[in-house]
Amino acid sequence: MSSFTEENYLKIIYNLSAWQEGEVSTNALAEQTQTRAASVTDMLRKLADKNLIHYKKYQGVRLTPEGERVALQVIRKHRLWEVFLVDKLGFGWDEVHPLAEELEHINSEKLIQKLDAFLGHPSADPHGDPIPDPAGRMPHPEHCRLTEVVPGQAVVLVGVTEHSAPFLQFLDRTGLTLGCRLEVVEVNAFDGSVQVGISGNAPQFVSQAVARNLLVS
Amino acid sequence: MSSFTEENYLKIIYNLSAWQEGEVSTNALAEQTQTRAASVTDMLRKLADKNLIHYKKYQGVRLTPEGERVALQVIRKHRLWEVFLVDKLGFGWDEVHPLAEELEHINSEKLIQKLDAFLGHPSADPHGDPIPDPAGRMPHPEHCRLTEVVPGQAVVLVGVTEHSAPFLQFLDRTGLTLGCRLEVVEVNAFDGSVQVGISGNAPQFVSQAVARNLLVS
DNA sequence: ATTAAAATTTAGACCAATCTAAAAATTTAT
DNA sequence: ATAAATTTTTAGATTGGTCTAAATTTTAAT
Ligand SMILES: [Mn+2]
Ligand SMILES: [Mn+2]
Ligand SMILES: [Mn+2]
Ligand SMILES: [Mn+2]
Repeated sequence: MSSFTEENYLKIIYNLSAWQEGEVSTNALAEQTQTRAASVTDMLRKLADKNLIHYKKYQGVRLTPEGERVALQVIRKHRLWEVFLVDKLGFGWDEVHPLAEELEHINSEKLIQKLDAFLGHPSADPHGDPIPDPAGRMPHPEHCRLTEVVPGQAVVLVGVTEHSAPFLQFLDRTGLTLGCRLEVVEVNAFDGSVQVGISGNAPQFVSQAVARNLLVS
Repeated sequence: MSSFTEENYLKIIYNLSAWQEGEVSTNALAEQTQTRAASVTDMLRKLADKNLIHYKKYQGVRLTPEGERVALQVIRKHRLWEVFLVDKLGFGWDEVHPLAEELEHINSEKLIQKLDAFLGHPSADPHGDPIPDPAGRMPHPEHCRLTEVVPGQAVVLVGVTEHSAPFLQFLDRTGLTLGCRLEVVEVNAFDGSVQVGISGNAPQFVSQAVARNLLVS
């Protein structure tokens, strides 16, 4: 059995590994866990003792197959609870992450199986992130960033790579909800901003910083 | 803010107070919390420092108004989650208590308000226990034990005072589900057992030990 | 190749929640 | 009223997760 804290470390290691090649650093974990590097080192020794991570001093860390299994279960629970909060309870997609951070640590195979069925076996959470299947297999849907779309192309918004409440609230105000149709009119070579028609409306400018965090397909 | 552990102590003190007059003893708390008396004493000092309980050494303990407020919030959450698990996810009433023990510690006013609305503002949990309102007022519905019903009287099963899984599963097998009609045919003076018609079926015998834990109105 | 800077680990401490063993207070029995 | 039994509290230790400050290792710069 893994504690609340251990599960958080494993999940964070998984997520950091997904966005960079090679091992995860102690400092990166300290930042994500909101603790100090010394505390991270202590926890890494414990996780290594439990064979949940591969760890060599000063060399960074990566998950073992068992560690990855645990991480994927936690992520599965997190994302299913987010779907519940948005689809069933009517929360906004900008509000649910902190609640899911708590709910994800409730450990009951049966609970999550029944929740999954109640939600209709969703394949993605409210931010478009894929939900691992019960066996812990993570789907890898086809998509690219809005910055990579060529002018004239029409696409659908399927996900975001930034989850902060201010960013998501900005998208709400701009009409950029998941599933909306986007038609790229022009990519500004000067600042990388994108002129885009949202759901058939008159084109608007979206900064490169925003466009970079929009996943489309 | 109260920790997970503190909330459990307050809830248990509330429940023990409801079933006996006067203060709650250290040993009773040790039994309910599955810890040792020494651990209870430590925690009582902490709760007293936070003004959540009245505590005089060797004299037992009772909740302050603030302690009772916290306890009732936890109980409200516990019972709402039990309704969710049974009504929405399809759990049996014998399975939900341990899960609710975990879910009750998720602290979000908004979550519980939305959950309450989603469930249609239920007034009782799957065991017939009343759900405190958002302000923490606990309803006290009219009811009595089946052992107090006189022969010939027809009543409705509205609650149980024993929550163990074996007991609840026995009720399921016997057809004693919440809301069913009960007609008391005879109370056996010898062993206190009750002969009762369940939902219009041929009368059956129910032991006094069982009848004592059935609430009717 | 040295040196400076940055990252990481160790040493030693703290806090919450628990334990066992022993001491003190209260209750019950004689 | 005294002694015995029970309950409760104290003393001292442990575990998980965290911290600061200092030492060590790795990486980057000269
Ligand atoms: Mn999230
Ligand atoms: Mn998400
Ligand atoms: Mn319960
Ligand atoms: Mn209940």
